[in-house]
Amino acid sequence: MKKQSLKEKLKKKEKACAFSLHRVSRFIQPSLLLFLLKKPSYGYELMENLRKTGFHEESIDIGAVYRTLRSLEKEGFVKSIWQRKKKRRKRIYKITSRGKALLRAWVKRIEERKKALERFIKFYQKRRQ
Amino acid sequence: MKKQSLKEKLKKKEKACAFSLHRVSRFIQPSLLLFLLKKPSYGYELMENLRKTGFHEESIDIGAVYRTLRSLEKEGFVKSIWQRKKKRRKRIYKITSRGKALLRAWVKRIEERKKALERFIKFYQKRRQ
DNA sequence: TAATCTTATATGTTTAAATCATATAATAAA
DNA sequence: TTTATTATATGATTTAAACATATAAGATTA
Repeated sequence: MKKQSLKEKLKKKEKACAFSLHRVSRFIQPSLLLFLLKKPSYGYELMENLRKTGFHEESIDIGAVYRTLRSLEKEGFVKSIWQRKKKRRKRIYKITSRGKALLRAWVKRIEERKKALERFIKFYQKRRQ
Repeated sequence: MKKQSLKEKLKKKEKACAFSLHRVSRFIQPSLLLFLLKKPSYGYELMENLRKTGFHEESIDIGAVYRTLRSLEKEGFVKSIWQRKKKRRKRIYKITSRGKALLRAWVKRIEERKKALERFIKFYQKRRQ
């Protein structure tokens, strides 16, 4: 169980400083939209992509992935159909034009965020004795 | 009431896409530690610094600032004393060595995070038609 | 001088989402 | 035939962000 051991390691790290440093904080949503921009996909595959790409340093909560997909669909940012033809049934998601617009907004935000992080690091390096 | 109007604007923006894009997500804590690394300070001043530096694009919740300071103190990352000599009583906070270590951990995390955001943006620009 | 604004600290309540846990079921592998 | 993997889903708990309000003293202004 690779997932469990990683979580335990993080938990230890967290206890050492009593403050959680490992929150994902709303990064699942834009990540899913980004993968879906590339090609239609389904929950399980998307979760594996999340693991591989390293947008999240920590283990992915599969429940969060499915819930986020459903809520994105409810708001019209993605659309799903059942695929039952092949060996396994899969709920295939496609990004909509509204979803693409949302992703653009996210990218803008993420660029701003990146700049803020850069400012933070610079500030730190300047003031550090 | 400048604060209020800003919040309302953000609320509208949020409603437009039904997903909140404006969360601060644990950035108050490292920001406070960073300011305190520079010099001892107090809640109100720290909040004003947060506004000015633009680490947070959005309005600062002053309640969160005070609560974060208290919790940092509870864990030994900062230490406070009351200053009553001047016109107003202020609770002056100083960063401790444990706090400095925590900030170092935060900076590492923030650097990682920055890289993740960069990867995200690159990925977006590549796959975008 | 009374009313309002700014500085200053603090906490109560609500809402959102992250985290943890578990359920189901079919196929693949041991 | 038992276990692992693929696949989707939701219940429960915990955390923190967001919103709201309280207090009080000094500064400003009407």
